[in-house]
Amino acid sequence: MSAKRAERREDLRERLLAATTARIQAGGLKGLRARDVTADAGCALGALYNAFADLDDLIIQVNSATLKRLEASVAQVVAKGTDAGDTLKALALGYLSFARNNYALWRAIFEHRFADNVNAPQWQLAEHEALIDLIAVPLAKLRPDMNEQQLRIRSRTLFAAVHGIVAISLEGRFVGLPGPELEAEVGRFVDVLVAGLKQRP
Amino acid sequence: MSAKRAERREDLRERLLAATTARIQAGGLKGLRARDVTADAGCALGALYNAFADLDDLIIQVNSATLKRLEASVAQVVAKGTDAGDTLKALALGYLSFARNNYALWRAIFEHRFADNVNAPQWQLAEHEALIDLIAVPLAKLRPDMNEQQLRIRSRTLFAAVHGIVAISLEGRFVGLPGPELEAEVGRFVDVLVAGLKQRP
DNA sequence: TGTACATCAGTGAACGCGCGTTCACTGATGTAC
DNA sequence: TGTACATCAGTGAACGCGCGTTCACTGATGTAC
Repeated sequence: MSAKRAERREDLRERLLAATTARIQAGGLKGLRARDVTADAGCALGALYNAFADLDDLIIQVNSATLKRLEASVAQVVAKGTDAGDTLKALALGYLSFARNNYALWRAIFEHRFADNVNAPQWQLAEHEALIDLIAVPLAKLRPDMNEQQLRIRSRTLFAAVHGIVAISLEGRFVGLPGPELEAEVGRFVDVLVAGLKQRP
Repeated sequence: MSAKRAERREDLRERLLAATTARIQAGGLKGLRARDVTADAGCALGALYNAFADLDDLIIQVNSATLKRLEASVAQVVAKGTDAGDTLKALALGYLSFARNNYALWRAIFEHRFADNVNAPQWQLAEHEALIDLIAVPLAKLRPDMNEQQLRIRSRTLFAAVHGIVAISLEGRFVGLPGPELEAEVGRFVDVLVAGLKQRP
């Protein structure tokens, strides 16, 4: 049997993923070097190319895992779901919280660019959709008049808006708001949105 | 007199800026190479380092010019200013329009990262503030109850929200909305915000 | 106006470095009989 | 169970390339007298 080989292979993949995750979290995507990752994982430089197609492949896998963790972290909020407006607010604050606690990893998701001609893989789009669907649930309660297509588009827009606020603040592009201020501001922002959404045109 | 020297120097700077602008617009920040820029500007590679500190300096100047053009383009909208809600919507659509028509240049503003330890220069923060102030004007009409500090923070938040929607759509990260759809969606989004803002808590 | 010297923009080949990827080699694991 | 051979993970030095930046040199512009 070749179980031992498969096991070792899987073990190395996991060590490489763990090392890459730690490196990105510590130093961001830009400073990530194949040499550091393999050194941390305790293998030779070339071993990376047995376990993964290339460094890019490895990064994509880490981003995928981050996206899954993000979704899991944020999904807890929806489960409780009482008032739709409260749920939307909790989702936004959950997103902010995850982004803060996993800053460089979260950033890597959006920072990573596929080479020209290469589009994002199918499964990644599916993972994005899953995240968007979390927003669609409370939004549907708030606006039973919207059809499925409308809900999907609006959910995407709401996500993008909150993402924008979180991203620009955490990146410190403008004079960033101090910690608790940002939470409060995101909360108020969602309140305004919810109040506006309730006023059906 | 050394007027001729100063003139030639300024001429070269402008040719380099123009070439860099064109290159970024055509191929994005990532593909920008000092060799291409100097070739386009019709000078030797080394001449770049007489006219500018380094390639980064050149990029920063181009970004600064783009930011100024953006502000000028969007400021026209405020001047007309009738209804505050309409003005906010027009600002958002103006922003979208500029981003679309100057996609790679607009993107370069947010893509460019300063080296660690180096913060964004003072004048760039000031330019950002000027843009934010454009939003504060109609927002103040809509919400006379807010003080100056609140207006500034809310304006920043509204900007970030719209920026997020525009950025994620134009970058095509999620399945992007087709052209006119995005305009409509941004318009609806601002309507919701304005409706919500009118419901003072 | 003319001559001698100084300055400095402009040149482009060469430097230097970072770093992803390859590749010939080794040694361990697996298979056949 | 043991032996011979095959496979393949793992190694790390070397390759290759991209590309920003430097630097010794030249020629034009400016200054002094």
